[in-house]
Amino acid sequence: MARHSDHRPVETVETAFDILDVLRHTTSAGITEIADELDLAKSTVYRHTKTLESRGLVVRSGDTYRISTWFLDYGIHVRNQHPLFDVATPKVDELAAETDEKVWCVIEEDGVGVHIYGAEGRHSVRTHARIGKRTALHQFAAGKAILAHLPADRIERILDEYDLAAQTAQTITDRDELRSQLETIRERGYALNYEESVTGVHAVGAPVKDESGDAIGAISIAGPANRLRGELLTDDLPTLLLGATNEIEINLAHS
Amino acid sequence: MARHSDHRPVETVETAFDILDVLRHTTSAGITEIADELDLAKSTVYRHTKTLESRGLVVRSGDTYRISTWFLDYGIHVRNQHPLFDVATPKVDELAAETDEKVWCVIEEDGVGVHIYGAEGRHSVRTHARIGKRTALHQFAAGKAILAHLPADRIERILDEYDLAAQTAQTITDRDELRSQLETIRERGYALNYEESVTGVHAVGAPVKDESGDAIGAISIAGPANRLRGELLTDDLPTLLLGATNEIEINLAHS
DNA sequence: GCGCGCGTTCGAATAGCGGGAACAAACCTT
DNA sequence: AAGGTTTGTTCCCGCTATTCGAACGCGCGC
Repeated sequence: MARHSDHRPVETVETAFDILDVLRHTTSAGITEIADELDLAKSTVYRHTKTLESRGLVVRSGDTYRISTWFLDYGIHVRNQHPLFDVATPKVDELAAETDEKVWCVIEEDGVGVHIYGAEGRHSVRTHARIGKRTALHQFAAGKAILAHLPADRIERILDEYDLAAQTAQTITDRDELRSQLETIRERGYALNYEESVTGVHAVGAPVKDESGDAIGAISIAGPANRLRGELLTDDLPTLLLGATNEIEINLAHS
Repeated sequence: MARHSDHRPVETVETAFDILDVLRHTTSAGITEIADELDLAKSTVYRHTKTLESRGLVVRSGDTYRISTWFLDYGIHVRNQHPLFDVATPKVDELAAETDEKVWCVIEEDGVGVHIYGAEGRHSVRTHARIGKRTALHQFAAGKAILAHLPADRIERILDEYDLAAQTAQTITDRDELRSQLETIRERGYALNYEESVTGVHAVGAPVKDESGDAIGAISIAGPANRLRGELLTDDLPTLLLGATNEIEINLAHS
């Protein structure tokens, strides 16, 4: 069975989102610029853009358009109503305060990891991660923790789809190596990331599982490689983290 | 001239967003449920939903669909690239730490105020406000601060459009009263909110203006009415706030 | 002051959208 | 256990709404 059925999509909707995607990547663009980019008639782009503008979805400033803050409203709404959000948020804050490092809450969606909440510790590293960031699961600690606790058939499908693209020189790109790591992660309950996602950054990640035992998300603690090492990385932080995710799972079951 | 031209919108795009709106309001819905809500044929909704799903914009769980976290990605992106965001964020954090109250950064878009960043103080009140929340400008301190510093013709158009709907018993619903308040706000440079937005909550708001003198956003400090009163509310907090917005304006001009 | 490039308008042709009916499967109810 | 109800899904036809290209008007810069 194909991942998404081969039905004819509604092409008009696709062009509308193609336009939105262009605006997202260019920050701000005019009608002609969009039309050229998408190989569409100017009049088509014009009518679409005006439709989106009348809904408030894009905003005009001068002769260029940009995406509106309605998407912020939609997006925050999506995040807030995710079952993990309410229960994970306070624990993420706690972990950040206790460890002084950057702590993230990540959920799984369509086989990718999505950062939905992050808390700063006093010595947080600054990475390219931000709320809403989507990352392939094999590329970071939280993602590997999730991946390890998904049904076997889903794991294989995800590996097929993303083909283990490298993010840094340390990213795991070998299927067998990944499979054996996932086995280890399942046994000890948490994942480690040695500069596999950002050079110079190490991390620990632990899954948050639902009642059926499948991961729905994960929490991770990340920091500079020269601080997060030795027993801190392999013992102290995992213990702290697993305590937190365990509590989260309990709260999740009773909410 | 009409606010948005009377051109025929692309109806297919409208139905796509109608579907997304239904999903946003219901948290999660099935094909038939959406079709009933919108008075559309099931086959139409089916095809649209599948199109959105194939783009990853909606996610299927069981036989219901919900909006995906792509909107979070879009939305956070929109927020982060707003000129005010980078310069205001640290100041908002500072104000929250100094005052121990809730501090918001609000921007103006299409005549409404949009909350793009909030910082908690140690004694923050909890209101219904959240990132992405859209509020009519006349209903709160930050909004009135913005409204007072917009071009006169825009002010009138906004008043026409929103008709001064009440949010609490204290919300200003009289045009003349609002106009005279706006005049006062322009003179002293900041706006006050006495339970006009949330019962039991007072607030101060000050505009952030661009080089032309028009407001592009505002910063507000909000807290319980019995704590935010007297000279604290009318002198100390405004002074603090105006110092911050002044700095923000300077940084904004040089970024 | 001329022309290039932009947003905007218009009309026409056809492709693609919307609808309804029919199918399959899952779920309750009895 | 069986039938009835409701759900997602599929198909095809007719018509409308989308698309395109060409033409217009405008402003900016060369």
